[in-house]
Amino acid sequence: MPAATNPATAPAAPSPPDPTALLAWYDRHRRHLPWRAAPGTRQDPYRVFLSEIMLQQTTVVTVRPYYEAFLRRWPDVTALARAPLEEVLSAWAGLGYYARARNLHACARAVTERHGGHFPEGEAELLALPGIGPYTAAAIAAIAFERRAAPVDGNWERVLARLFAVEEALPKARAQFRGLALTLLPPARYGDFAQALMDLGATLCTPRKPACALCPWERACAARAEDNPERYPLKAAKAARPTRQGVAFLVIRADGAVLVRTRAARGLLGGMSEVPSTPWQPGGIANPAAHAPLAASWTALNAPVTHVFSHFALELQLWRAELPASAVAPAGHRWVLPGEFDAEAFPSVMRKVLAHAG
DNA sequence: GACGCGTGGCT
DNA sequence: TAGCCAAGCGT
Repeated sequence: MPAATNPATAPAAPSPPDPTALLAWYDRHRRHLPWRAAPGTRQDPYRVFLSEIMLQQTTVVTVRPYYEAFLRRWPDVTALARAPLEEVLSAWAGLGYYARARNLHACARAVTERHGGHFPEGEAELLALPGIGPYTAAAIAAIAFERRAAPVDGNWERVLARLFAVEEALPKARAQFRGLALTLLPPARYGDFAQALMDLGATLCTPRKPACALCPWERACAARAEDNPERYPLKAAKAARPTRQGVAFLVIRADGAVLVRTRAARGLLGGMSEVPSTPWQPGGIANPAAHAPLAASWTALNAPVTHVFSHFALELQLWRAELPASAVAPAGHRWVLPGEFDAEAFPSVMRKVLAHAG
């Protein structure tokens, strides 16, 4: 593009990004997080593992109390491996993406049984463990073991897309990002570099209104040269989110106990506790009473519970019935007293339903 | 490669 | 407000 070479009109040609400059920025602005080791030291691989699983698609603020609670209750991988799955799901309740909790538990057992309670150090061995994908394998290898690895997460993708003005849209662009990331790695300090890039994305190179003037890579950034960093990363259009409807049956015993069951082990909210309900489907169910857990005199509450999942919105009507203290739970169901709710694995949508139990 | 899989905060 | 966004993985 000869026309763009005119120094009077062309943006300054970006210089290559310097990994050392980013590490120097990290040394000055490093955030203190509960799962982060003191400077110059390595973190316990179990803590890296636990935090990385929790942080998948989840914000630091949300994760923090869960991380602290898990670490207090299960201080090492063998302790977590010994725990019943139901306890892990109960502790995870509210954090979302419950397959993570099932896989976290399966992974702890695999590390205990197959690796003698020690996490393997290589990406390939980590990748073979349940719940550990390409990102998490690289993150543990780099952060816990100082292996040369590029944990390309959403932060890295945004930074890379801007640095190199990547014109391909996510998710197809992922293949490119991997290659670009490897070219950026410093000769050492792989753990710090991984976290530095995440911090850069989280604090300066943010999705909206990035603070380019403070960025150590400002002069290397193609999107900055275009004066349009927010354009990147390009993203494919997302599908619309449909609505599903259903009826939840709030069955209250005279002593306040609520009728509860456990969901199927896999799939949506797999293994979690719930109030019985009709199936959830677009348009709702023609004859909800046919799906009731027992015969009762129902009162329809006038305030539906609404909840938004990752791929659909839910609108639940509530049918309530009160039963005598002698009432027997139908097969596959159990009574749970309000004082026992915290020990149950109720996802957020069920917390909303149970708020109408009182 | 596309889709299924939660939740809460922010604009 | 409705949509966007946050340290992805399994199938």
